[in-house]
Amino acid sequence: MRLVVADCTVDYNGRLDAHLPRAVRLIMVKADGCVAIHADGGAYKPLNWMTAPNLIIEGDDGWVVSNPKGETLTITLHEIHSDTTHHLGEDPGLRKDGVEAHLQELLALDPERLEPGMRLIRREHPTDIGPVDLLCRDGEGRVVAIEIKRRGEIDGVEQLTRYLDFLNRQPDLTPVRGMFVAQEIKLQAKTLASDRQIGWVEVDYDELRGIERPQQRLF
Amino acid sequence: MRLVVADCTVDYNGRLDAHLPRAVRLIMVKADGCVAIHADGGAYKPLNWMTAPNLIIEGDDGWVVSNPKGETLTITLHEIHSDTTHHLGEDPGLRKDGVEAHLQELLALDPERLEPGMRLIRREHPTDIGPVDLLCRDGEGRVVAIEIKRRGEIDGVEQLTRYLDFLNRQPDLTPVRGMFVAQEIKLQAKTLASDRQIGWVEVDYDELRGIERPQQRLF
DNA sequence: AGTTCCATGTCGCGG
DNA sequence: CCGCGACGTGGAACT
Repeated sequence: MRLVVADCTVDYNGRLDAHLPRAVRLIMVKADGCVAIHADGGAYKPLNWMTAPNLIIEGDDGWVVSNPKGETLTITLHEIHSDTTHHLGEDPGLRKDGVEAHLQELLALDPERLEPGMRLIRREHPTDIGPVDLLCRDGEGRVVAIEIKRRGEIDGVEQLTRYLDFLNRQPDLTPVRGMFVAQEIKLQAKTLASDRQIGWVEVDYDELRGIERPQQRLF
Repeated sequence: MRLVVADCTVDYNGRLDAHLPRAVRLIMVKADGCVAIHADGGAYKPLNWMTAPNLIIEGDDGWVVSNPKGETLTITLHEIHSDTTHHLGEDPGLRKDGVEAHLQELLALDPERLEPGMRLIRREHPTDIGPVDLLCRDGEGRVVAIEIKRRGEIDGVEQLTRYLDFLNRQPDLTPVRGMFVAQEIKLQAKTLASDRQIGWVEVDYDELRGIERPQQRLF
């Protein structure tokens, strides 16, 4: 990784045009060739950047970074304060825990958490318009399409509605009812769901995690 | 801005749990206190981060960064390769050109670009569920709600559908038809729009820009 | 402060 | 490679 602190002017032309007036900034060049221009604030997002793959041409008074899509990042260097390179090596990568995939996994293991009598038919049930998170059958034998979100908002209800419209066109499944599941569901999403006869359930992730290995509770 | 290159282990606990095994990485601390952990690849997004406002406590073997929401970022430092601080000063900021707001501006100036006879009633027409980008009247006197996106995807059609449902409940406006406008519209979005009797138009930004000052073409 | 919506979103997965 | 959906989305504008 190369770190350059320099007084610079930057122009991006591509999906849009963006211009950065002259100022001192950090220019970060990673091993894969991607370039990011950072100011001393504004969270982790750089002011300008160019993702790999790209071509960096180093000239006398600056760099031109271009990619195959025809986007360019032009960096004019007025004064270089510091220019260092560090060998970081391959990163072992990030381990995450607690995202939607995990919620889905836990609920697939024990659908009765959502409603007594609920049994799993299939996880990630494929349709032409995308996969349905969980397809279940309730205690009365009716098919239930379940959409799981970490945070339940209105677009999740829209998504489930599209799946229901689609599934209910299939004679072997219809009538399919919907259930919207999330750790927290916004009032608007609850209202829209209810309005469309879609059930909703808020689940507690830590509670679910407690039943991740149900056999442990037998002893 | 402080730049630390170090062999480190990082743990984030907050909206989810994330763990980074030991490796050499760049730790960037900006003037506003926000912290980002970068590997030597993977675009501009850091592996882990903590945005301002936060509290950084520097201990003997690492740092603990915490924010008011109770999230924590724990950085264990095994070996420091480099630790430098640079004064960057205030950044004059980024100027952008070519985003949705600009498209909307250009189309508001000349709605006939979308359809002959189209006239603007109002830009950012307010409704209870958000502003309609453009409200127009077509050559036959019918009201048209227009949603503008840079890239037209399915959720834009959903958004327009909600506006139409709302507008069509107002007796002084109904029947309102919809038009979905973007520089590029995905097939699914076109299909969904057509299915709902919503028209769609792809516009060319550069072409529109050419008519930004129409009086110039008179001479 | 809360909500909505844009974004050069980025990222990962599956067809 | 494209399509699609999640994301610790982040960030800005507006109520």
